Amino acid sequence: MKRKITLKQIAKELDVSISTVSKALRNSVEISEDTRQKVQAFAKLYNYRPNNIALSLKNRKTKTIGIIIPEIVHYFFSKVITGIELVANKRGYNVIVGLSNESFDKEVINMQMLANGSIDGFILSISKETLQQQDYHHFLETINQGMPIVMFDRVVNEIPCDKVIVDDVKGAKKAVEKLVSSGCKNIAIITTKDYVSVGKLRTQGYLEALEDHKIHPEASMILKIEDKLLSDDDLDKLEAEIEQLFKSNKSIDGIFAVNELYAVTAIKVARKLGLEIPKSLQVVSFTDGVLSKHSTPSLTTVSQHGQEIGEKAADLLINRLEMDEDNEEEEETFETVVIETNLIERESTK
Amino acid sequence: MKRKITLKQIAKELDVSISTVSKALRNSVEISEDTRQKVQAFAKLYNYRPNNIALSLKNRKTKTIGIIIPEIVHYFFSKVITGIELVANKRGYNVIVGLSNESFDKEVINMQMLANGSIDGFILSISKETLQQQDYHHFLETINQGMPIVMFDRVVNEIPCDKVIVDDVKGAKKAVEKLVSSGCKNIAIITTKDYVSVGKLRTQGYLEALEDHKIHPEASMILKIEDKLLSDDDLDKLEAEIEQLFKSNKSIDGIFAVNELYAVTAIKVARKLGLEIPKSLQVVSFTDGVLSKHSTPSLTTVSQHGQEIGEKAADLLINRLEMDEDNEEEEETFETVVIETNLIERESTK
DNA sequence: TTTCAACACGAAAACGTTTGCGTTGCCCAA
DNA sequence: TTGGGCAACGCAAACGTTTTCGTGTTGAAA
Repeated sequence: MKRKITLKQIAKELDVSISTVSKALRNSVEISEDTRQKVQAFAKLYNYRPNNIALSLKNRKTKTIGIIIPEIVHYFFSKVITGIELVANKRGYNVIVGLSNESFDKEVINMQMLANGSIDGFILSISKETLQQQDYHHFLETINQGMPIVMFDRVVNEIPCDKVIVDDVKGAKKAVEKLVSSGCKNIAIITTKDYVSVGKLRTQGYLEALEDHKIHPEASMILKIEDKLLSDDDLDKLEAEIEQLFKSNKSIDGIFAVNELYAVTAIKVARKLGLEIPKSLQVVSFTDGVLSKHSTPSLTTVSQHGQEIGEKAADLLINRLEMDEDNEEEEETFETVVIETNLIERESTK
Repeated sequence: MKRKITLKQIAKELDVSISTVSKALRNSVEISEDTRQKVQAFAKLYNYRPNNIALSLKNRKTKTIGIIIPEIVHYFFSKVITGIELVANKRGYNVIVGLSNESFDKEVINMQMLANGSIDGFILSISKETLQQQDYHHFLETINQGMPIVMFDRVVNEIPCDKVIVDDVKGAKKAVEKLVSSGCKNIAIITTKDYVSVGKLRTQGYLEALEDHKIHPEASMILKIEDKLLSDDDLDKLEAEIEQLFKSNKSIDGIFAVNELYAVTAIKVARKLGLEIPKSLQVVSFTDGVLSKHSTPSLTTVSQHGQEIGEKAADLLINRLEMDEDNEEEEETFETVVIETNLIERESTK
């Protein structure tokens, strides 16, 4: 077991100075052809690679991006990571992942762990708890210390940073309009409580779409789920709430669900109640994940293009990191990129 | 925008030496009560945190674990990451993720990027391409340089490292036995080509289970899918192959699929052919993911306990890292932990 | 022979820590 | 007054790089 070889060791072996070795490896003109070749041969033989940590310390940048997301076992988030990793790697960056697990404290802790020099910037999506408490001091502090942040999906406007979002309102409108144009007269929505920003926006899109078609929204057709307790165990509770929705609104012929799980669960309940999909009930969901594609019937969904979001976020962050090098303190102007959603029609609608 | 404060700056402000500041912050007895308090107050005021990179360089360890997995958009792998992250964080480690995307080259590149000082050890699952080429030199080199590796799920025996696996053979046997005991007489298997180690093992379990019940396996009942091309686009191809399986074996009344996707696809095809689940066809799959739980009918599956695998892998790695500190070169003995699978019965079986 | 440029290389600082050890200054005992 | 001892602090090395600025040697021109 030989430890990784260093410049110092090469220097000693070849009886030259450390600086000579370093220069030889970087093909400096200061070094004679002779020694350059000797050093390079030796380095290759021993498989020398510069120590990343030492470089990070010297250059005061780590070429590493920190990602903080609420949860990784989630099609959308893992797609985003895929996108981030793709462009990060392409541009010479690594990716270090922290999970907030939807908890405010873990989000703060994780950011502190990474902000102490381990990374150059953050890409993150805010945890539900943080959104609920509306305490954003950790983001502001991080930014104040000169570390850029790019937020995606779950964002808040008051933070000065680049953002990548989908147009949730518009996406929801597309979904509802699809239901309307397919003949639905009584469209219900299954959504989250309003503190989840994307849930709120999708609800808004639902309302706007109805208004556009002169349909009066009924409070009883809007089911807001408290998703704090929504682990797999609480599935029964979810089913019960949805069943209640159907039972108190017998005329429902269309469902817009703000995520896949709500959609498949609604379908399950509807079937139990004797409804046929898409004949007597049509369903559209948000988030084009594995369930939408592979469940039966497959779901018509609004695709968020998670990977694209990740790619864009990474590009924004790296651009900012590498811009800082040249014109420090040029202008602080932040961008909000909106990724277009599109509707993927499958079997759950006519 | 104030940059992160350093010991040097504190020292200058308070007109003491750097070492005094450092010692004061670490509550050294060498420092008087007076200055200690002064320094600590100042540090708290300016929110001082030691620079991680500098610490890493000094201590020659980064407290960071590198994860290399073939793909992150995959229920099992993201569960494993969740587990790793959980215990890593608990034990003061960070987690840096590289995706091989099932490619040999990306696996090698990624490992090289991380092995240059960025991390203390690896947790990884081998890419399919690597398994196919059987070229493991990059693993051996990494280990030779003193960097420990823990492999999980997709492992190869010839690498000297700790491993965490599920007993694929046994799990598969459980699955097939369930089908047998539920009355299936003609059980087919949908699996992968043999170079995917877990596919091979599960096939073996299938064969053993049949043998145990004196059932002669028929070659025509074993469908081996070439999954190299299995992106979402190739779904049609998969369906066609499965349809062929059913058509040439009309008597099939049980299916064991080595993953969820094969299972739900089989169900889809079967339904199209007029089979009822679980009345005329029962299905068991491997990997207890989101599809198994939420598709209709829900799937009876063999659960792999991905999170547990991740937790165990992280514990093994960190144990080894922290053992090295004390008794360097004690003994090189590696462990292979087998995580028990269990069968989760749902609607796709009687 | 002297001078000077070109060439090839080395010394040292810097990035931010921690820590062993040396160095003050002071007090008290002899 | 002197010496010892202790409390409180600073120096410097080390981790592995890169880079700026010397510095010594050579050869050729004057």
